[in-house]
Amino acid sequence: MTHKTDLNRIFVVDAANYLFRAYFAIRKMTNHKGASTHALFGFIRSIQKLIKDFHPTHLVCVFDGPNNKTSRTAIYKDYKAHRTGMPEDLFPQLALAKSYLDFAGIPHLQIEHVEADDTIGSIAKWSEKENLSAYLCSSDKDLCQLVSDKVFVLNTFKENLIIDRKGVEEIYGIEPEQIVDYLAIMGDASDNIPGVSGCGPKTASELLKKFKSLNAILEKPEILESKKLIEKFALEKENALISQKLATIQTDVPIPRDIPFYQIKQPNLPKLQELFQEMEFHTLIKEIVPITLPTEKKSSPYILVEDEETLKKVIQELFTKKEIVIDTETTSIEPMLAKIVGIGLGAEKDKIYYIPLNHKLEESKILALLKPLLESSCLTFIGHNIKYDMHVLLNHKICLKNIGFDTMIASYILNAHQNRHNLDTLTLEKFGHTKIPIENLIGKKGQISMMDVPHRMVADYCGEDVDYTLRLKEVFEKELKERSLWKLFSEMEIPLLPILFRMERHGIYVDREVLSKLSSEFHKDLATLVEKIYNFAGEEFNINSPKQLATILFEKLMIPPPGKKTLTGYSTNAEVLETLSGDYPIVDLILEYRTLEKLRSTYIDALPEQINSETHRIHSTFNQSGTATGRLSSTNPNLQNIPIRRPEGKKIREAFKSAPGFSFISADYSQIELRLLAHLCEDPHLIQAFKNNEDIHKSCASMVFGVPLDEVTSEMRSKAKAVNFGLIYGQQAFGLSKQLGINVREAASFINTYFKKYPTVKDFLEKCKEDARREGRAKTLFGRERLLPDILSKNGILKSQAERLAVNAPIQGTQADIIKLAMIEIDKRFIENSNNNFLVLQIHDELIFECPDQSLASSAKIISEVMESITPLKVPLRVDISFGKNWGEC
DNA sequence: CCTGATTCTTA
DNA sequence: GTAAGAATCAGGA
Repeated sequence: MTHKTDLNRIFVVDAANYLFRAYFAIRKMTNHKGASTHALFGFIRSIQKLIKDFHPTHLVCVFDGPNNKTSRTAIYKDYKAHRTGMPEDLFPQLALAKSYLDFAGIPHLQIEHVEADDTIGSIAKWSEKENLSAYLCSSDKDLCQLVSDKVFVLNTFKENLIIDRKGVEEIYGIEPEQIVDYLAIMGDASDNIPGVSGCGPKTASELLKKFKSLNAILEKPEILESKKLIEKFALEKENALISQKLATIQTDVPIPRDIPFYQIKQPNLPKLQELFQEMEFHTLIKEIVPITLPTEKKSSPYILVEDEETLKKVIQELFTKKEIVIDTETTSIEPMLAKIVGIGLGAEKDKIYYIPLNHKLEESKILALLKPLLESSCLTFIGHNIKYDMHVLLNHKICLKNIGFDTMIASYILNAHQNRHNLDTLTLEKFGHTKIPIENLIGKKGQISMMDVPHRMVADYCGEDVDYTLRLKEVFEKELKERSLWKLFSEMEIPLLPILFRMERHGIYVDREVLSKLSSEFHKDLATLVEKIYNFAGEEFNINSPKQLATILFEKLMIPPPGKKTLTGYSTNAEVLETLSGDYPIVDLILEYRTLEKLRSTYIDALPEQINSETHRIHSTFNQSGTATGRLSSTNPNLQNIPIRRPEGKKIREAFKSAPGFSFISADYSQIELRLLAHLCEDPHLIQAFKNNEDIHKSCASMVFGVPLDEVTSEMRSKAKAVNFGLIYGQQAFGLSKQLGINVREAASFINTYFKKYPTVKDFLEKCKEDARREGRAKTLFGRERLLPDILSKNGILKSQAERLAVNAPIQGTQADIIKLAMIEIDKRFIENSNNNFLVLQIHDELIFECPDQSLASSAKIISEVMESITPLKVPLRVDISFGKNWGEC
């Protein structure tokens, strides 16, 4: 890095930017006198980090000068007018920040009548002449106009991102010299720079790319392509020119023009200590004057392992254990990208170890010593969300074997209806103990890397994690056994865990090219649609805003609103808009816009961001404790809702491709939920229909309408289908009427007829509710439970909600159980034969594998055989298999 | 900057 | 009318 080796550097910190940033980013802190201190704390931390990362010799913190409002307000009276001003408790911290800088020997600067930006600009210009490299430290984009070959913007909040000429171009698509015009055209809400109406960042960037400067456009607005733009620039010429002036940073204000002024001086340690004492920044005191530690010296219950000898002893000791709790501290929450900062280990309550990796002992040495222990197959490992730890360990080539217990999953099995299974919550619930908040170490949004937190602090934090995981394991194991959930936990969920781990690790290849082609197509089509929609509306507005859209449709265009809905106003969802389709051209355009915009924003433009740069694949996380029913869920990205229903959406699946020499095998359970319904209610007709492999909706229609199979019309079939699906959701007449577009009475009578023909189904639904009322919970075939606290509620809405859950949970949950069992058995069979078949996705009732071409047929045979035979029911389970080189073909 | 509301995608 | 996650906007700090 030339930035790091260059010695002729000056760092210019936008102090207000740092303070504001800290004020909002860090959770509120006060000293015992009640004075706010968090902005100051964050400010000091940021300055220290800057010094640690860059070792500057010359550094200056720039503040707004007193009475600075005059220069720009003279140009435009509303300049920064609406800015909400500084929070009350931030102001005193500003003065303290200056004291800190004085004590720390860091120069600072504020010039009367001058805003910080202009001071910074002037320093940048001057330093260029002095042949220095200037690093402007701020997250404010305005400063990008100052970037040159010697001037850079450094964003220390964004992984020390250094923006040079090329960076400006990459981010904004224009040269630094064009930034002023860019701001002038698009305006800046926070500075109240008006800009040109209707021009956002995209338009501004495009225009400047084409026409170079604002002046060029203002001189000859005719060169613009659209009439509207020409009008706007003609009409708002004055505004644009004012904006240009407001956005321009001055570079000629009087500043100290001697280099020594900016040099960092010796700190005044006693004064610093005094300040930190007053502010009660205990951690800062320890770091800066480690020798003269004052009285406070609370001994930690957790053992920090920092030398080779101790480490070896610890490893030796742990080798004698059966079960070990493990927890890793890392640099990121992304499992595939995280690097280990330290490892916590413990087998008994009073001997919990924390081993930091960023230490005098070499990381590779520590890991080499730990590897045999962690990879031992004689030990079992326990963790809280241990799948994550498995990933980060494998990032360092350590493969954790033998997972014995996961407290997150245990909590989930015990209380699936709750959605919080994090360690902090459980520790508080079970032991009434509040763990050290992670914000204490790394700031609210992870401002500080775990890497930079002192070892002792991390040891205390990580030690607690290990400690309470150990304690929770005891409690949960007992409870699982008492409630007869141990088998489900230990024979279904725990064996599934390493399978999910390998599925995530393997990932799935996504072809960037396919998506980028789709992206341009969609952008083009969307632009045309937007233009047309604005035409019909008679003005430009944000189509993505349901609120603005409702105003345009139902107020301006006076379209009679078909339904009311939502607590904020008229609903504009697809269901509502479709009732207006055909009568109003703008409605159809909006529906089309929504479809394309959804696909573009959620999939086409978002998926490439998730591609891992090393593996070139997407590694979604499959959450094993995220649903109330036992299903899995998928995040970062969600691969369980990739489009399939419409042709436009299906194109996205074509970007998911198998590796050379491999194909996808897709295996999906056909009608599994209805088959489960048939099994559970033991209806002879339903069972027979499935045994005969009939079209189930058609045969239901034949029963209900009392006509022979071959006289069932498609309308009859779709009605029966709607009821069939509705049953699984506990749907009632009202819901069915809405779905089929018939009135409630018709729907009720249809359901009635259905129940007359299938009395067993009615009995089954009733039994589900009865069982739930008696036990307070719903259960699956395999004993998975979902608590239903509202099943006896006096509140009718809550009660019927709980009744629907009582019907749905056993069906959806049993389905989830069955596919989990199948995944485990298939994995076993594949490992016995060869392990070249990879599970890549699970989508509730569907498994997708990536398998070698030469053994596709035999692999498919194993998959379908296992899935169909995994659990014998009163109806056969059927699996549809398909193959493809991309997911779209399956 | 965070949170809730709306909308839309899947099984 | 069951089960999810994500993008976007708008309002509150």
